[in-house]
Amino acid sequence: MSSKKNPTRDRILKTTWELLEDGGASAVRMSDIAKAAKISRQALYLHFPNRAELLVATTRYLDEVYDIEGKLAASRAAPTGRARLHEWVVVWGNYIPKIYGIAKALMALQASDAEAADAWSDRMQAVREGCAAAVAALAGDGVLTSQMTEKEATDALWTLLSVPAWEQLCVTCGWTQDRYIALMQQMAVHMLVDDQAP
Amino acid sequence: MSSKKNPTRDRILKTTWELLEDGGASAVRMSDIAKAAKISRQALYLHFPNRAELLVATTRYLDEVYDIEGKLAASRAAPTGRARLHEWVVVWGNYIPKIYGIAKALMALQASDAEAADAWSDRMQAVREGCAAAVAALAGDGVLTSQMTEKEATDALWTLLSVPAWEQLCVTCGWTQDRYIALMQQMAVHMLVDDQAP
DNA sequence: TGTCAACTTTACACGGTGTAAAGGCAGAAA
DNA sequence: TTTCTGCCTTTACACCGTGTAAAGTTGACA
Repeated sequence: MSSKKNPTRDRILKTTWELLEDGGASAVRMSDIAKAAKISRQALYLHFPNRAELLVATTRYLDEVYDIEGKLAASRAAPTGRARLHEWVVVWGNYIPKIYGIAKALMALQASDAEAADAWSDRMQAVREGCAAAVAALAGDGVLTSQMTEKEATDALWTLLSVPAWEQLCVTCGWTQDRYIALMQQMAVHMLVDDQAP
Repeated sequence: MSSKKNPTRDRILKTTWELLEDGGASAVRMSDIAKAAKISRQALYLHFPNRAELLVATTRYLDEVYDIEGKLAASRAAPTGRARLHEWVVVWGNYIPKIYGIAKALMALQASDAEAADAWSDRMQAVREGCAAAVAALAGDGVLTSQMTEKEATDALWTLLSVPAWEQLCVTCGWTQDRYIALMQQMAVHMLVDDQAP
């Protein structure tokens, strides 16, 4: 897919990802990326019209590299709604740390750049659909709490599984990734399912 | 307190707050604030060394105006842990929309300005203490879930009640403030308390 | 009258993004 | 071999927002 037919572009995407990977070094400038990719800053603009599109392209690149679609498809095979919810938390929850750096950069850009805001919102809409599917599966099993509508339940799960929430728990509060997944599964079920009887 | 002995400074704070109030107009520049406060841009720098400190000072100003301390103190009087949690959700949850604009601006600044990051983190630490108090009250009543430590429960509640979570639910998803409060109370209890029997 | 504080005006440095234009260079095509 | 083409470099610059610097204005107060 991406790895043939335009090696420079791919090198730029890979470099961008590497520079943003940890998410600690907040200030990744176009010149930093250019230098790391061993290219002139101007050549960057021959491949991407601006910083926002470069960042968005990088997220798409990561989706490909990690085959997020494939993993998602697998989670759809879960037999019960609850199992599907658990799987969804695993798949998306474990993907967050990989995209965290780019996500952070894009979210920072949101404030000033409407185009970046739209792009990020689009990507998050895909996550919302995953949440909606899990909620629908719970509703199908008849175990969804009666205290929220399906939409509200989807919104709530989506928010619980958001990148800022992950950031606060795993970066600010120091949760391990494993603990995050385990507790998210628990919290999601407690929030969305009325009686805990298995 | 703030309303005597330095009228210009107070006018600046009030203006800053007004400009940031809705949170929609993302780009509030120093020159915008100066113009709205009917002052030269340079005069701003006579009162505040930089944008970050102006924003932080504005949050403190709001704390005063809304007497957040007083309301917090009242919530401490709740008889049971669960009542205290409910009160805490009401007090803090209803304060979020008022500080949302400034919060958004400060959070955007966090990426580039370490000082702003520290300042915001300080303010959020105060919120965490409110969460810790509610969790401790639940633990004192013996109703805190056995599946998390007290620290983890505090972290989880803190994240549930974070500004980005409010933003996603009330701005992106269109929840009303009342519904937000009602569902947050429910979700918090379901997440933190084991058996739902009253 | 003089002093002081608050404020204005003008000007500028800096850093980061994005634009513009001219030229280098390798490989394919004629 | 020449020429064309695509990809890249170099240099230069405009724009924007933040923050600094310095000289001048104004009004109150003693």
